[in-house]
Amino acid sequence: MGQDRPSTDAQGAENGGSAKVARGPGRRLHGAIAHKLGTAILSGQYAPGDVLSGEVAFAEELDVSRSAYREAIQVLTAKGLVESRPKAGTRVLPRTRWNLLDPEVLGWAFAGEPDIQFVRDLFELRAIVEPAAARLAAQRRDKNDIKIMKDALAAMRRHTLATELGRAADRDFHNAILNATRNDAMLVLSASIGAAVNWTTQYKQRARALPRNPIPDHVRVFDAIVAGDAAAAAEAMGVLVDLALEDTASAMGG
Amino acid sequence: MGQDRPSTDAQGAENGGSAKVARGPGRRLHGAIAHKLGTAILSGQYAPGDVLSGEVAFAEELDVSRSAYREAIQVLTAKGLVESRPKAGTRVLPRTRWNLLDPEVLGWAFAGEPDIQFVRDLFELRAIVEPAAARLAAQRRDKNDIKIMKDALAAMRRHTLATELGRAADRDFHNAILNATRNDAMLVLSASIGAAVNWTTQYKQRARALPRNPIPDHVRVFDAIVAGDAAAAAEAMGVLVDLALEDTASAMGG
DNA sequence: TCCGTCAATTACTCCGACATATTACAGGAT
DNA sequence: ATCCTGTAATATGTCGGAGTAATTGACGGA
Repeated sequence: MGQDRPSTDAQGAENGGSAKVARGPGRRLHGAIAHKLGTAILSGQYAPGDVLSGEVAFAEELDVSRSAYREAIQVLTAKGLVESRPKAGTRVLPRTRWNLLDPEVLGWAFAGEPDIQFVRDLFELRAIVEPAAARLAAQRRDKNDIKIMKDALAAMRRHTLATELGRAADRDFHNAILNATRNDAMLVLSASIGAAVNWTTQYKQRARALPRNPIPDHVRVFDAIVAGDAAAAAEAMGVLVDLALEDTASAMGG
Repeated sequence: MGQDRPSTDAQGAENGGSAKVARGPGRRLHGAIAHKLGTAILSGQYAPGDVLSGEVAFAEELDVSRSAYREAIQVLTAKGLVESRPKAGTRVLPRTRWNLLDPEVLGWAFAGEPDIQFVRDLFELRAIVEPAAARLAAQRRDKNDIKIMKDALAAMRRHTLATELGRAADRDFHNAILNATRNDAMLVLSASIGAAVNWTTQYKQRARALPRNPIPDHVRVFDAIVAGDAAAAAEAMGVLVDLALEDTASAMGG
């Protein structure tokens, strides 16, 4: 799910001023255009109310066909970033209309320098939802859920969080909790936010070693869920989110 | 924001087998196609894993150009409903990939007969998020927030919830609370869910008169927020959500 | 049995033309 | 002078077709 990273695309700079879009492997042209425009909007390069250049002009500037450009605009429109009307052109919508919880939008938001306030907002929401999810999981988990969590926890012990397998195990663990809530809406929400926030974790890790062994805190959550102790599960998960917040905050210098 | 309602579009059934899409006023053709396919997917008419007909075939069947059809598919792709690959075709993604919190997707989910379990999931999430939002609002509101809430409350008293102005005032009240949280992520999330759930409220109202005067419960929330009493605000909002759940459940016969 | 090669199918991209809707301006009536 | 109305300009929306690129599945060889 995290297939679009910054990628430091140094544009081919020989073409006379035209900023061609770079389409990575497995990414269609219109997807690349959407990525480019999406990050531009999320980074504030285009402000709400701004009107984009006309289709023909902008498509030519990007050196793509009008069809591909239009399909990209449809994507942005679907995510509430822009709105197009005949004669009026395509304008950036106010931020309140943006689907900020859309996984791709979150990816664009974190593609460049993430907005500190927005990261805080996400953590605040996470601190509300995740403990509640753990509470529900403690009430509804079955043997299969527990087995998956147990395996993920074992994998986390084997590989550290510095490795890709370790992070995958971490994701599996949290996903297992969300699955145990039996609530699709919560699953989607938490998965989106978690994935986005974990991207910042990657930045964090290159800056400094992990400040603390995360296993014991995870075990506390696991034990509480196994015991069916809803209150303890919520409390333990709250600790986990708080720790993640502290790490991220210190890594971002905020 | 609630511009696409069920609309009971009994398709023109006289044309020889070709199911033309009906494009309402102010809705582009590709938007109408996306609506049609989106509701078809959300209603289970296309199951995850199903492969749609080829572009040429499906576009011809809908009697639209491939451009319009493709732009509609891009919208569905952007919302995580489908995925297209050369040679493999366009297939419906597993439900866990759907952006169920996207306002438009929620609209499609409630266009036909809403899934009882999904409504329950949404209310469960709402019961977690809304009280927390009220708690934050009580801590962070300023005079301007209070004024807006006060005005909305007054408007709710003048007009009943049976009128459009009354419902607008209700929305304003809740939006004011969300704004007071100073959390964009929570604002977007809660607004989406609230809007979607309120659609079911419309069904409810045609079936039976409002079972209870909602004003006093709203006043309790308002007073707590004005007083800055976070705990009381959360508790009062919890009551509000519970009441809405009861009403909706009884109206849906669940 | 496994792996590389090839061909067929499908989505992807491009192009040019026309249709439609919305804005903006000009003109006239009040 | 102001407001309304009709008209023309302009940008998006839709169309149809042609050609490209990529993935898959089958075929054949190691």
